[in-house]
Amino acid sequence: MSDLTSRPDVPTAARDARQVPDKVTVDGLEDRWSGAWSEAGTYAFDRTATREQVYSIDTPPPTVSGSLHVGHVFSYTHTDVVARFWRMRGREVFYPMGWDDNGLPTERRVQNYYGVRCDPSLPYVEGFEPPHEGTDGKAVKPGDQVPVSRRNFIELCERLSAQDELQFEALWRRLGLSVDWSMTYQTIGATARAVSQRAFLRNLERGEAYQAEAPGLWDVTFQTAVAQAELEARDYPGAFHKVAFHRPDGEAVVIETTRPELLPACVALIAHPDDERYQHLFGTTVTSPLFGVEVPVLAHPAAEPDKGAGIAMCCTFGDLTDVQWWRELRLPTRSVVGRDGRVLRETPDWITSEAGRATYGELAGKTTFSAREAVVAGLRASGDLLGEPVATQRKANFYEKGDKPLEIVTSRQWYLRNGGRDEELRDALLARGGELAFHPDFMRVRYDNWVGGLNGDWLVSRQRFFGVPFPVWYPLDEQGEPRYDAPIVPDEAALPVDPTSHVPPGYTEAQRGKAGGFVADPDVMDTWATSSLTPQIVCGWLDDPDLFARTFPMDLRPQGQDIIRTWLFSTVVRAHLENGSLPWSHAAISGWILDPDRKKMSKSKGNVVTPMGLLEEHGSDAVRYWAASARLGTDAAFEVGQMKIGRRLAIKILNASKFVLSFGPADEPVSLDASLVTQPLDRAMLAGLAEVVDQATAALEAYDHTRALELSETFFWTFCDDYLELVKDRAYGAGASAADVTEATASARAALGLALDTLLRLFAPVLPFATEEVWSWWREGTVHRAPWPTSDALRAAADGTDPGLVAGAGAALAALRKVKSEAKVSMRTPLEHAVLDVPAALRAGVEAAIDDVRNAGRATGTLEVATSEGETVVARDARLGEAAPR
RNA sequence: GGGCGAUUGGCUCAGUGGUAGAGCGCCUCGUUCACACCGAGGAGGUCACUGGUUCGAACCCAGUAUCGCCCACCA
Repeated sequence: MSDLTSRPDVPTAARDARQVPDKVTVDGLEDRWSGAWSEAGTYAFDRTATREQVYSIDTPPPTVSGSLHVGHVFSYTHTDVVARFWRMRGREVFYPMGWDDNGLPTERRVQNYYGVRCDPSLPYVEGFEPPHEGTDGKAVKPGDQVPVSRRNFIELCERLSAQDELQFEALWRRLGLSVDWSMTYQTIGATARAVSQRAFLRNLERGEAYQAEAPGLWDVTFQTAVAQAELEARDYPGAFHKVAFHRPDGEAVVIETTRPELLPACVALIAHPDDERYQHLFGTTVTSPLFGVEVPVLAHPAAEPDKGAGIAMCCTFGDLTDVQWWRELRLPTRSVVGRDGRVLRETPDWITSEAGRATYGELAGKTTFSAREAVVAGLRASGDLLGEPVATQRKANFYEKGDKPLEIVTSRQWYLRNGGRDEELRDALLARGGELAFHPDFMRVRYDNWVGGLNGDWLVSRQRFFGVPFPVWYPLDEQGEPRYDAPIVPDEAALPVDPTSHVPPGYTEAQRGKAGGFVADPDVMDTWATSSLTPQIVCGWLDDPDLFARTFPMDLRPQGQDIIRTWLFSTVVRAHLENGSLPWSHAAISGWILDPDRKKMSKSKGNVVTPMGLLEEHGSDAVRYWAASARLGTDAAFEVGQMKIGRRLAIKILNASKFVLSFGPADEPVSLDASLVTQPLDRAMLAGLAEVVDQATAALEAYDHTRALELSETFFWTFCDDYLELVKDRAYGAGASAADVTEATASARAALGLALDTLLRLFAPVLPFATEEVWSWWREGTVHRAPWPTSDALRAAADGTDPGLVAGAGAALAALRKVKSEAKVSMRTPLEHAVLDVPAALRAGVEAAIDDVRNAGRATGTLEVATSEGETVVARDARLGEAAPR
């Protein structure tokens, strides 16, 4: 009866069951089947498959230091539906899972959990045990944290992540993700570090990575440089201050500024070259108030006449426009704000007047906030503050994880070319975006906007301790100064290295930090510098060329819309530079989960409803149904009601299947022999199903799982409510033994068998547990490795029958039901007489199935059929009998 | 300021040129020999607004409003 041969990935639980239980339930299916799948290796990746046979997925590695919330369940379900569909389509699905344990969140969590902090200057300690374990609800204070080497810190991170990962994996298994759990990776693991370092070294070799000392955005809290992609513009309260500079003759030139504390860092006043008000000042100099520094008045087109006074104070550096002016007008560097966000303590030499030096002395060491107050007080006293400051809400750049506005400081950093300063590369990356299939397509504009708007290369270095170190040392000259122009790199075979504990080739540890010796690059890579390489990490770019050839470029990147500019773009950059290709051909972008009040579901609220709690309460199939009923790229409401509908559907599948399998003898309850389907109604039902199969398949191929589910679901309910009701008496074949079933009965049983077989496959990607449960009652193997249905066999069985016949018969049945419903009697009440007024278009269906209609409607007497002008079937002249005694 | 998306019955959403759809909720009734985690029947919408194109517009075009998001804006 089955066309499937037994295979090793068949869950054994399935073979043992092989019978329909008396009572069916969705409860407990998760444990039963996730265990069976794991044991049988149902989702194990077969690495002998060729690239054409493989469908590879670049799964987002969830941050293990955080917790999973319903948004994760939502988007990971979308990916799993895709994975299951392609697996059934016959593709070998490469579906690994990563854990993101690299970056600031993990760093903080490890500090608090183990009571340690990373100090890369310390040596590695073998067998180190942390002083503390567990958070006890409160963090270990920074002062009580024990300093440890970077290697020890990374080991602790891996240890903590391993614990977190177990919980995450348990949740994903319960949700039914068809991941191959033998393939997991960590973003701080040795493979990921080696891949990051090797990719960096190759970028360096090709000139794609470079170092530069330049002004850049700087977070004073974390004391690290920040990349453009990590910026967030936020409203920040400020005030416009009108400040008078003075010409040599004493005439005042008034500017407006929100950063008066940068007055000592002023290098010029700048106005637009066409601004008539300031023509006479260009080429002259003015003197700053309080500090008495002479600065030129210059023209530059970036100055906007209608902003402020139309003439701006250019400081090093108040904002990115200052940097532009500084660069293009070749202005001197006069920095006064240090990396800690405080005014530099040493009085700068460009302030020469005694009064100016005294004023600066009062500012030294102050935060920018306190310095501002002091400068404003000074200006007020000197009469150079005109009027009172006017409060304003201005936008300031923040590091997305920080809470103080970013400063601009000059520092030496590593950059990776990403087209931000190179039109040719930018165009090439835009073209790559054009090759990538975004789902939904409109998400592409976020990529285009971002790449088109880049204003510099990708800053990849961070002044943090934890992360993937740059695999670079610098020789020290005779004066002990590092020679940044001559970096020493390790052999690729030695990766991953930690330059703070490993020694570069040709040196000894004793030479570390000594003149004539070497020094390690102290920085670590931006976390995106590692996660941008997830395809290379999972596909074995480092040391498994065979696997790489079978999986890369990958097929799918699923991810959130918020990280198109970071994760998606940076991955495209790396693959373009390293592999000369796109990293994947499709990008599936999931939407947000919204609160009932249409706000993005916050983490705090998300944590109130824990994912595991949801799965336990509603069942995994139900939660998956809710997720799968939202389209890619569309925000979805967190709606328990939708989960209840999913649960109902799963239960209905169990019950309807049980019913279908109850008609025939236990050893062969239904047939899959299409040649037995002879009755028009049965053929019409299969014809309709064939259309559903074609449309659902096309929808899934187009990454529209919602449409596919809707089509299958709609068909299924009609199948249950009308078709099943119409044919059940015939399918029972009352009184007929297995040996002599009538042709009509055999037809119904075969049609039901073919339909059930098809429907289970159609639902399997969304409802893996309920469908597998039913499959185990009568089929061999697992539905999840069964071939995706095709319409060919169904169409052959339908033999050209019009699928509309089902609608006609269904309408006739509904008309009879309506008579009873309006008479407020039981559906079992016999109908002794009625006339069906049938529109011409439905007449064929009614007549073809008139015996089934009669049975299903309990029409015991005469049932006449007349043609009507109406739009639907109406029953009239009904005469109801006595309800059958119970 | 630029852009993207959304606006359809109480709720959540389908519907891209041909007489408004689904599920939930609601109302009425029935039912426990597949399914009470059930079934049947029913009520309920001038498709945000204003113009335009068209024989015909929820759908196409122009604009407006509201909501969400992305980018830019720091004098």
